[in-house]
Amino acid sequence: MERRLTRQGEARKAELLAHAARLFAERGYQQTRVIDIVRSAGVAKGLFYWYFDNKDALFRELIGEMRERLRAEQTVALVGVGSPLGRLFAGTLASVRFLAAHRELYALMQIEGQTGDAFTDELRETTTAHARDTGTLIEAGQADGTIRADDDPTTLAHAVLATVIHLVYFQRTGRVEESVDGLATTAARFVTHAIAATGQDAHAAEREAMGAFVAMATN
Amino acid sequence: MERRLTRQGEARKAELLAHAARLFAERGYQQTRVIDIVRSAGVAKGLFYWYFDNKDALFRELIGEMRERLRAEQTVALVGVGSPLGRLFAGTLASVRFLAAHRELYALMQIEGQTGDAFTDELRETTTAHARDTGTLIEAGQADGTIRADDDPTTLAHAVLATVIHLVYFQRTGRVEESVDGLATTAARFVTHAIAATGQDAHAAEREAMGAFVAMATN
DNA sequence: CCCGATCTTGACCCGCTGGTCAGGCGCAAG
DNA sequence: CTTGCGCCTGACCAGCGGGTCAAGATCGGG
Repeated sequence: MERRLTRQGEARKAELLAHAARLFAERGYQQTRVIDIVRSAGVAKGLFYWYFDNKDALFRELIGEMRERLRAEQTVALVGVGSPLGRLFAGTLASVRFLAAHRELYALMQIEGQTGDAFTDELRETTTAHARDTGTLIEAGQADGTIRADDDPTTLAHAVLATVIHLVYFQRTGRVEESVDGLATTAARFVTHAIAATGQDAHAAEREAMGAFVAMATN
Repeated sequence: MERRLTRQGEARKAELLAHAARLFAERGYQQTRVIDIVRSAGVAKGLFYWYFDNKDALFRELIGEMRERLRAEQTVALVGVGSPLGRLFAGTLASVRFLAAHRELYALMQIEGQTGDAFTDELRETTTAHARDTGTLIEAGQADGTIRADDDPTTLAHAVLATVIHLVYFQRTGRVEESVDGLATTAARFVTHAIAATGQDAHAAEREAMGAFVAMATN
């Protein structure tokens, strides 16, 4: 592709991406027609193909955008938190908040696995990386005795991810009424207690993470 | 519809349902063409419409079948387990085993929410009922002090469901390698520790549920 | 053996949707 | 003023896929 775009062009392209993200979130990728996107943006159909090779290409751009944003957010959330369990608590808090705040983008991830399409792997990469990070965190916690060592760290890591992802999904689809902050706290407590060696360890992690969060907010 | 079917007819219909379930599980509902189903069964396209009004009707039949099987399995799993936390452990064990054993049917549930279609509500009903049951179980546990009372029972119930559902999804898509039994145990421990008031309560629940399971198996 | 009900076939129809294209408009540089 | 490039339009095309149908094949009971 590689097309030279003026400022107006960039704006129009971003506009199309935004409308597409919203529609995909509302009714899914397959159910959203190109004509829906352009009508929503108030332009003619042909213009879509001025900015994107095809429907798939636009989808890939959205995935990339999402991945970047998520990564950026994650790294910020962990400053000032040292212990594995504390980092897990803080990371979960941040993940829930992020996913809830960017439902349009998040809904795209949910599609993964449904389609046997080419970009399934591309979509899963975000989740895979997240699982890997959480796994090493859990191993560290098992080493220093703050995390139960009677279960496989990789499986536990996926259990943590599963809780976060699907719980936000429940909230997005209106099954859980709670506020985002409440949901984030409950989720963080849930996963921390789930893998902590003792209740005391879990509570200590919560105090540490909350302290760092307040410190950062007031900073 | 209501068509009189001979034994041969019943068999052919079941055959089509089975092929459809497998294909839906592999590539999703939207991605599966009627022609794929009939080709997979080795019959002509027109025959599909002898047994089903249309593609949607077949889908609804599959949902109903799944719901019945799941309900039956669930009720069996809880005999001989008294305490709320123990019932939660046993129920989680049974759910993971069931979902893993019936991946074809389970994959259909995953579609819920993606489609803005008519049967979204129909699909969600299974999950909703499950969440309600788990919620009352958690309330009972909070009342007798074996479950943490610092979080909303409804939200906790959804967190439990989220873990189970998405963890099996991870296994189905090859992200978790563990055996079904190992996965079930890990999942049950995970959710029990997540909501138990103390580690001791969680361990007691595991012993109770495992004891009942062994008793039933040797029975 | 005959007849009707059940079952089976594959060519056909038609609407939908991703993608194309020939052309038009406007603006900025020369 | 004109030339060219970026931007924009909407009619059109082609293939796909759900659903139909008229014509058999098969089979069991009378």
